[in-house]
Amino acid sequence: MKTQVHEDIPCASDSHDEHIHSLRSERTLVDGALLFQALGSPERLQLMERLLDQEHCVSQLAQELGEKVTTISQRLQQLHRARLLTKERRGKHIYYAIADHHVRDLLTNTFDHVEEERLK
Amino acid sequence: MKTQVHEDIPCASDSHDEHIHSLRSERTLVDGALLFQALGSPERLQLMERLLDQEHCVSQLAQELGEKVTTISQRLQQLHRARLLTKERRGKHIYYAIADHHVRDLLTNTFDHVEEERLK
DNA sequence: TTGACAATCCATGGATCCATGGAGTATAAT
DNA sequence: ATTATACTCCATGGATCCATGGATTGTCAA
Repeated sequence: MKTQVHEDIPCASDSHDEHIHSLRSERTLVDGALLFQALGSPERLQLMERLLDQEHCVSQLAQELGEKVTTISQRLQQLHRARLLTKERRGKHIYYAIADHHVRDLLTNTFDHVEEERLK
Repeated sequence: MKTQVHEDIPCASDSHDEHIHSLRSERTLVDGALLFQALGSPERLQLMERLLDQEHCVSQLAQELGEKVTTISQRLQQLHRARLLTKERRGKHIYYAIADHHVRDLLTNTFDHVEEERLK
């Protein structure tokens, strides 16, 4: 017979020890959430994926993906607002591209991660 | 007088050259989006932040953040579904913790990134 | 200036998300 | 068994998101 003692551990380790990680500002949480939220749809993620390869203009992406130009434009703008993409006009076209290598790493690491995770 | 020649560049570099980055599967995009979407709210990000320090149980987080237990539980479950958190029962309490170092890095890198980005 | 093309802006309706209340499940002590 | 505590499950209504159509802006060529 096992009378295992679980005796109501106070879940909070009452010890008031210091935090290792400093808490981030409200602003950081909001901006971070904006960034993640922009990436939080398969459709926008697909755009990011295409742009990993090279810059594209709006109409080109719309054509390749079989979507309306206005739809693609809105998606790209949301990604741009989150500072994930750069935007440059050349002639009649506007070219979007991955903002920097941080963003690039974020994407490739995450893609690799979820593909590995699947095999468990 | 500048008669700059912009001559209607076909935005698509018509060259059918090979893609450097291989395109990810539909599944990868969906799973990736699920992950990002789970992180895409300041409230859930705040939970992740607390857990960076150490594991916590539901009631503890609810108390610290001044929220209803059921609310915190739902948020934690969403993060857990996205495989961002582990979940372990010990006695009456259920402890949530950051899933692994990939997730930890993803968070700290992103937080650092948005804080830097702000200074531009 | 006019016309053609690329992209954005704006409003809208349908879908999705999200916090919450209340009921239900799990665990442990008496 | 009963009680208490911790958490989850489920339904709901209000908020938010999102694709789309139509009007507008910007660029270039004739």
